[in-house]
Amino acid sequence: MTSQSHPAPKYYVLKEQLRALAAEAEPGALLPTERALAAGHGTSRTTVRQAIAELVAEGVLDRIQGHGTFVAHNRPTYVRQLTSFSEDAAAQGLRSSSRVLGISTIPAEGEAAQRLRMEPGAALTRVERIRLINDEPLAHETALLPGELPDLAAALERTGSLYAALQESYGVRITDAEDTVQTRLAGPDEVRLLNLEMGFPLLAIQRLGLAGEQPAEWTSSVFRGDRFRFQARRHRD
Amino acid sequence: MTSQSHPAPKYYVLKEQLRALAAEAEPGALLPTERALAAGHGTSRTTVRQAIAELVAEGVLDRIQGHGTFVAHNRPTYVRQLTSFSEDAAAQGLRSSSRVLGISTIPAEGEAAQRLRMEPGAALTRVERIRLINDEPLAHETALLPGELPDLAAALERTGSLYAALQESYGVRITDAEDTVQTRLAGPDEVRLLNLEMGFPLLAIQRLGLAGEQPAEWTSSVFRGDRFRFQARRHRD
DNA sequence: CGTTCAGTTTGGCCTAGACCAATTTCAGAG
DNA sequence: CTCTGAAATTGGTCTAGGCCAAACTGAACG
Repeated sequence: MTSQSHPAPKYYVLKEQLRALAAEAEPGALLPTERALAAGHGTSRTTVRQAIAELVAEGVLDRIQGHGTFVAHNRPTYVRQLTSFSEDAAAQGLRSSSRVLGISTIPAEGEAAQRLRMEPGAALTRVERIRLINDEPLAHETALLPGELPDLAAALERTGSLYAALQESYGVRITDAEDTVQTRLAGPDEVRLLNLEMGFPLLAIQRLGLAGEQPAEWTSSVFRGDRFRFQARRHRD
Repeated sequence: MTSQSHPAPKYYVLKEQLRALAAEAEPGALLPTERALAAGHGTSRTTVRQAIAELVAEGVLDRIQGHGTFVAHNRPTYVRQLTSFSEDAAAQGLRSSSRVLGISTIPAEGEAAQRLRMEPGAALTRVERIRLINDEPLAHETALLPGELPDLAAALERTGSLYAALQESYGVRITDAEDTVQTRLAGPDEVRLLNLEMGFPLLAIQRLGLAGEQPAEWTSSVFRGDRFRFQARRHRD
């Protein structure tokens, strides 16, 4: 039923063959080397690599330079349900953690100032973190919070959750959140921070968190496109 | 601040140069041919094509075989806010339309039967459509609805909206919807239906529509990753 | 003036292979 | 036996170029 005038590209045929092969093998199983696959399928290494690259992007395969290409382990898919990262993870029985890259106080400006309804130049706390599931990096997140938040690092350390720290230490309770989701491709920064390949498909999320009517959080996140789903529910009037 | 031991790949440098070039030129402007770019930048056509491919995936460039590569026109970004396609489009001032690929009655089975809480084998109406914004294909959508819906084609034609047709002609009013969003890469089907390139990043959305407590709609959609954003709001307890 | 059709141009797909970087392997030294 | 360092292995990046298909161009023709 998929007959067309154009035959599917050679790399795509190979890709689906490799996908089937990966489905039968157990996670962690090594595939033949790229050179062996090319020779075995009467094709070039370039074509083999294109097929593998897409399967890596879909989370089917993994590859390590100097080691080989293997069937990806069955990683848990993190589902965002519009609460906080650590709450969502806990609800799904996943072990979440964070690596804090930096906490600083900066002047508000641009879109952040506008979203948080702050005067440009007013003090803003910036928290940059890597979010991990089962100790593997899943997302890069930069949160901007109005005002100075002394000892936020300690509060974060103690509670392990930004939302919990905000509430317990500063009396800020996020009651509503609005998320915007779109696609993006990994550049050098994401490659380095999340241990990905160039051009890997990502989901970029921007969140405006509200404490009642008051904007209280403007966060930009980037998640790996595999291993992540976003879920939302809405009532129609 | 992006200094690393590894220099950025050559294709990536070229990609950002082309992005800057495209930002200055007006939409529709032709870029040099791939062969000319390769010669001009002292690189190979393969490298040029990799740079261009990612910019196409980001919606910055367009290319047509036999014609050339040019700066993409400023297309509107459709924002899904969890109501219906036509309602969302209208709210954003966009002209939406649909091309019906097929309407059929099939037996319920698998995940659809489970989601809609139907007996396997019970009658299901299947509506497959291409969704267009300003007459350009944006999404491919397959909706599954419980029961037989005689003359749905006519009702769809008349109202232009599945939700409106359901309500007006069959008394089914979708009051709640739950969407799940994840990434996907374009395969041959999406390439053909949405006029894309192989491997183009997509957003796949599955929606369960409820009429009160009753599951009334199970829809799988695939949107172009550029030109599309998903927006959701949630209240935390 | 419009049509047709062959040639040209341009992107689409693929090959064969070079060189580099990370990892693994393994022989040799201690 | 452990450690070290060279060699082999494997993926990462890039080159140069061939052939195909779609689109465009322009001359010849009616």
